[in-house]
Amino acid sequence: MGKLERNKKEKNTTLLQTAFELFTEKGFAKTTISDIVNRAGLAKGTFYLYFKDKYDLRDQLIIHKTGQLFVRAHHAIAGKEVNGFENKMLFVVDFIIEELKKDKALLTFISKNLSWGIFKHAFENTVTEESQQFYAYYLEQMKKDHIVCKEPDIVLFTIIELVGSTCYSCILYEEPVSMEEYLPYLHQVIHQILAAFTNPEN
Amino acid sequence: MGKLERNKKEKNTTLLQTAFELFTEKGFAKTTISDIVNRAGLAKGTFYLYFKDKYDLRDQLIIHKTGQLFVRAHHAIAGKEVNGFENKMLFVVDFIIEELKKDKALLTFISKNLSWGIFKHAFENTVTEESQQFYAYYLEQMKKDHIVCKEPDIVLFTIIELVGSTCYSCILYEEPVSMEEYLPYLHQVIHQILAAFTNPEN
Amino acid sequence: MGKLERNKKEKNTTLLQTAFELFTEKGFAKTTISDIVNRAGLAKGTFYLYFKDKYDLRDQLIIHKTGQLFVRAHHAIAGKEVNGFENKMLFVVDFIIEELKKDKALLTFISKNLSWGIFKHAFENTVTEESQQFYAYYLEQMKKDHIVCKEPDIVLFTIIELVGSTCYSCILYEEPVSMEEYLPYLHQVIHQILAAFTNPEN
Amino acid sequence: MGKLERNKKEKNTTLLQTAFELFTEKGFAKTTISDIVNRAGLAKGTFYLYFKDKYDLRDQLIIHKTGQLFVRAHHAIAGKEVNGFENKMLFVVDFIIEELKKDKALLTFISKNLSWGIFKHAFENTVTEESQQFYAYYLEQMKKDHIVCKEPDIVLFTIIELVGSTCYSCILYEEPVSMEEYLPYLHQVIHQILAAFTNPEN
DNA sequence: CATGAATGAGTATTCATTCAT
DNA sequence: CATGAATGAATACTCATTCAT
Repeated sequence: MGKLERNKKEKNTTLLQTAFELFTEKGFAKTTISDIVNRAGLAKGTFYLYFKDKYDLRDQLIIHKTGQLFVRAHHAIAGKEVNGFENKMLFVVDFIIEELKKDKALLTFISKNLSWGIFKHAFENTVTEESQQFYAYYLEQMKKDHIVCKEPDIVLFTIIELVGSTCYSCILYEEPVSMEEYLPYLHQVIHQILAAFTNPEN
Repeated sequence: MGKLERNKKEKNTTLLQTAFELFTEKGFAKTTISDIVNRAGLAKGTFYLYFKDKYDLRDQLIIHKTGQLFVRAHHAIAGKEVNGFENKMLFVVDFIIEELKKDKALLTFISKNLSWGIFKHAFENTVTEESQQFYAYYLEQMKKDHIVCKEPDIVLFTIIELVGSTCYSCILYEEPVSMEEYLPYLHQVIHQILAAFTNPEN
Repeated sequence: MGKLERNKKEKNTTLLQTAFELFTEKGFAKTTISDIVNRAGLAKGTFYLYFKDKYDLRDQLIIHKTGQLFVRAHHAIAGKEVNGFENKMLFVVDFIIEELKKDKALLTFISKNLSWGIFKHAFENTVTEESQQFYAYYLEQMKKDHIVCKEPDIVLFTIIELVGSTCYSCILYEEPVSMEEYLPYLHQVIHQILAAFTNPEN
Repeated sequence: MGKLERNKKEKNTTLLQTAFELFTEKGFAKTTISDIVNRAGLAKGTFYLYFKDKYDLRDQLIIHKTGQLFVRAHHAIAGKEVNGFENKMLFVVDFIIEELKKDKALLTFISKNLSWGIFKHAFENTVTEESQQFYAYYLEQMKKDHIVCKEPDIVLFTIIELVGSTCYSCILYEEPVSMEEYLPYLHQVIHQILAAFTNPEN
């Protein structure tokens, strides 16, 4: 990668990062391209060399940020000894919840987009290649623990949607209860889902 | 209610209705106040007598539309003979899913707002009084079937969040599968949730 | 004056008073008719029964407030023993300066309108009849002290304009100096003016 | 100064000039930003690149126009042989009065803002640097004629305020008399002021 | 007389986008 | 590639005024 190439990559990253800061500070609608380039120390025209428009930027950002979350979860579990498939799922869920509790701005931004969408876009976009690694890991761990599951996608989808939506409500609004209080119920529901749709072989 | 009073109520309803049409036709962001008042046949200033701004209108509309959905579900089940609490829950869920399948514009609009928030705001706003009737009905039916449930709120919350988010993905994007295909799994998960958190007395 | 008549007079006064409060609080341009009638506890339409528009109200108010200031000055001197015409003039000037120092909101409002205009409008409007009393008093005192002055109007005009404009700058902005510091100079100038344009008879 | 720089300066001047025309034609309140940019042949957005809002423009304009008036007076006297400090002051006063008589629109616009304020803001703003030249000239001429004056600021302030306010009334409304008629009195008062507060050395 | 809901022309202001430098 | 001045359509919102009740 030449100096020019590196320079461009850097500007792109700066714009994404700056935009994320502003989106979480003032919200997407109230953030203007001017705000972004001003803080990034770039010219307005430069923005359009990297993104089609504000929506393009946002979409890239959601995918990027959600992907990173899965990557971190994946890294975290890679360094731990966790026994059994269900415990691995619960570990990942807990990890993500912790991350979102620590970073409410992130939760607000990815909002209800922490959903199956991240995998859905996998084919269109190389950015989510990291998310794919998580998906591969999920399938692999099932196999490793001799779990038989006819529809692994549906199980993962159900869990992700459930975690995503309840995080939003419990962490940001503590409604109907705080996430601390809700967590045991969430674990129990995940347990039930896995029990219903997967069978340990033999 | 005097003539004037009735007139005001009517204008409010007209604005809500017209705005809903436009939001579902062109989307919230692309709908202007001018669009709304033009189609409603009212003056611009009149809009501001009823709503603070476009966002205020949208929020009222989401609550209104979601409330109506629960009201319709409530009415529907009132006219049917459905045995047992779980079956009643499934009936309501199916009813709502059917409504959203028939009216994708509605689904797009209430988007991921079909959530616990509608009940949460109950105390602040009389609009959702209808939703409260549904909530009361839910508790009453539990009692009637001698269901013991320590945390009925959490159970309802979990189910609503799950249904809300999966509807969005399955109905609008058929991801990871269509709603027809997903429905049996959804039923099964609901069954598991009820099994785990409620006990038929004796 | 019948009850109805009294009622009307009262509403008029309320509107003037309320408007004055708001003009001094938020400024003329930022005060709306709505603001005025809301605080006055009257209906919007009622405003138009008493005033042509906001400008009409303002003009009446300036005349009213400036007139009152002269009336108070007049009353103040009526109760005191002050010897000689020049001393009387200085007493009135000092009185007005003191009043404006105590009530900067009033000074800001009548702004640079503390000027000959108040007498000029005398013929058009009965409201300033009080100001006329002051003018009559001024002429009378001259005669009483056997002062000969070919152009009493011009002398009074010069003094009023000078006092009005310097008050504005010295009291509100302390520019170039505070009113305390400026006062001796002002007295001296007034003395010079009287010395130049009036002659004690014999 | 590059082409771009020159271009910007030119646009700024065009906007100021056009705005002044409109303000004097239709008044400040009735002149809209649209009016200004339309006549200036610029886009609306361009206005906001140069001025915060209409009030900002007006304030800059008042300072600009008042400053120019002093500059012209300064230039005029520079070309003349006028003997003695008092005669110089009277020349300047007469010059300004003549200018305002010829350009009543200008008088209406700067209204009662022909005051000490123009010097007060001098330190904050480079626009009035020209006014400063006049002020320096005033002090210099005093020195040259060996005039001793403890408070030259107060003397100048008094004269400016007096001239400003009386011009407004006499020129625009001919109240209480026309400026022609008032002028001898004004000269006399200025003479008295100088006599009272300055002493020719020796 | 009093009301206040309705009006809608009018206005300031924003901001994504372009393009000459 | 990068810039940032210029654009101007688009839009939210205000508020003096009217008039049916």
